[in-house]
Amino acid sequence: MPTAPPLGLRERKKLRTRREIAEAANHLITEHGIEHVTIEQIAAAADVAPRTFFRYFDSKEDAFLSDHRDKLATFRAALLERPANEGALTAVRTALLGLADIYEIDRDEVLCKARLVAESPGLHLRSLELHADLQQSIADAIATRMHVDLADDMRPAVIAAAVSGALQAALGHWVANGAREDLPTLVGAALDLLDGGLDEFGRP
Amino acid sequence: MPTAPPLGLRERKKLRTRREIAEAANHLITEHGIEHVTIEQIAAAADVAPRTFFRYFDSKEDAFLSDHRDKLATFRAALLERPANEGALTAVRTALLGLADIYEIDRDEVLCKARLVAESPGLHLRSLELHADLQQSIADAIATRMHVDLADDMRPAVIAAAVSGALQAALGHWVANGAREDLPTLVGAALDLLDGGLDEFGRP
DNA sequence: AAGTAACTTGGCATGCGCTGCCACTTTAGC
DNA sequence: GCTAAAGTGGCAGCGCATGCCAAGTTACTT
Repeated sequence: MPTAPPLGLRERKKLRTRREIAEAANHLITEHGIEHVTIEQIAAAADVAPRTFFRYFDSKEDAFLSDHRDKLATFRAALLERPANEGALTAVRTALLGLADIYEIDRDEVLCKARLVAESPGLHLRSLELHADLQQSIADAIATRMHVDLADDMRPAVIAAAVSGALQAALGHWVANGAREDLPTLVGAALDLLDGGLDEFGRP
Repeated sequence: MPTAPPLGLRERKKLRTRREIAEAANHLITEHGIEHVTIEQIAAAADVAPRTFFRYFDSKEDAFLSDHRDKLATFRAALLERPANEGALTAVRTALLGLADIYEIDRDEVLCKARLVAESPGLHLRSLELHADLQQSIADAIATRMHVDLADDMRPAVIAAAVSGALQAALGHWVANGAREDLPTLVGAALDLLDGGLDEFGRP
């Protein structure tokens, strides 16, 4: 694994500024709703110029969802670090359960953000984009482990869509029910549903 | 089924205007790329005021993808009209193959638009939204046919995610290979992959 | 057939999102 | 310390998107 690089003052300042902007966005948007918060306000709360905001984030949606993006980056790293001899589905399943753990840890924050995402079309769109990125990561990993090319063989893409969709569905169900159930258990159940095949459903 | 209502002059004019705006958007965006086309230009080409554009579409992306939205509306209608005694998966599969037929009919146009969507972040986002709508329609249909509630039982959502993901993957593969293969066949193969279960994949 | 109500359209004004550009300050490496 | 590189802030500008109101058009009623 890559050893931690010694961050200079510059890098630490940048990370700090980024975090302050993201936190300002979180607070303001959580309290007032995203359409009632301007980038100017977020920048003022983070004590930077509006122009600086755009050096760190493309939009206020990006800033608000940066936590989520970080979680998915962690997932991606975990997936890449699974043992090479592990089967594709096993690796993905393990990494997805790890992601579910992360969501469970930040339970309240995830729940709160999910409600705001559901109410805002713009946030919903960005959220879909993050999910598509996740799906792409999974497809890449599966193709690598199956020793096939994504361009030639569509099976990895199909499996990735199904698996990431299962996560999405489990997450949606978890959020809709106020996060009362155990998320990793839900995700595991959703994945089991796929593993067993869908043939049993839908016959009259 | 609902009988066709007799459209008055007003309604016909509105449909015509909508079509003209969409066609103007198609031509201009196809030729120059979406980021080099302004709404003002689209409105001028359609011979309406810029203000009027926004009475028909929320954005130029919406106008450009209105064909696609119509196709998905057709799919939704076809899915709802499947026989009530048909199994959930069978109904969805049949409707999806019908959608694949529609794509195949407009092969060149679909292919051209898909390339533009892949190149434009904004278009990609809107396209993801359309896919999410499709997935929701499928989840509703499956829940109805399984006689369960989406809020209580997450299985319909999981299955819908997998199935619509299969379509998406097949479509992506079809486009990536220049639409040389038969799309309904591809979609069928992707669905078969899910029906059989994923257990066979991923073991080392 | 005339009049009225409802609807569509166009133009105006406005606010916000986002980007390019340049000058100023701060950090890094020699 | 000196120079090069990088981060920051302010400015100007374009395009998107919406509210509002006046003018023109269609639909319905008597």
